Amino acid sequence: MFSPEFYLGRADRIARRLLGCVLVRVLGARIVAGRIVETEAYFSTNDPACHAHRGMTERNRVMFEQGGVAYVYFTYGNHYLLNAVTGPKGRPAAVLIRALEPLDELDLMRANRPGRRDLELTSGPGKLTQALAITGKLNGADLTDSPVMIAARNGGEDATRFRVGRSGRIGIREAQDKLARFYIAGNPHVSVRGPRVARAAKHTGKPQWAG
DNA sequence: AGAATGATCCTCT
DNA sequence: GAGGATCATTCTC
Repeated sequence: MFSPEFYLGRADRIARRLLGCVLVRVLGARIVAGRIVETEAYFSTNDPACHAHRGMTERNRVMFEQGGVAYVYFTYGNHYLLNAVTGPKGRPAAVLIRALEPLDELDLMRANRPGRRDLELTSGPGKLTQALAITGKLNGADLTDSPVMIAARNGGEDATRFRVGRSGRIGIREAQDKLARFYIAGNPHVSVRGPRVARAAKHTGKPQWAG
């Protein structure tokens, strides 16, 4: 696991560094794992897309904790979304984990998402929480020592090089100029959706897809 | 107290 | 490509 200091830096830097790392979910005797292939950074109170941009509420309370804990919240009446809180205590920022590449205990993921093809198990922020049984009970959990953790990439087969793609955030209207979404270019498990991103790319005239 | 909204997913066409 | 599901949180009256 990472030391807590890993989470104290800027959210966008950490979002990028989390690519290729391994999300670990401990379910009894089973260790469910997936490689992080897509993330999104949410900055502090000056980021209008950040839940905490208007100050602390009951819902976003854990975002104000010191980096290294999980911020899990419920949305759209159906889905839990998992974030890694970043930065020092009192400065609310986080990284949304948007997609995984399944690594371990695939059968458990399939059981949690019956009828889905393997490519659909964890290719989205709401899908991966369902596959890994992540709910609001894990809100505030310690990402360095708890049933949800994030591990560094191995020195072994996970150390393969990859290109990092970057774009505006998905499902967000505000602050598209921040280009706060990062993903492993070409990885089939990245959640793909186009319109908003395509519009943003056209608008700025700059290339926003790195593969 | 009531209404609007949303860091999404799924099922159609 | 479009719309419904579904409900906690937040904002407004």
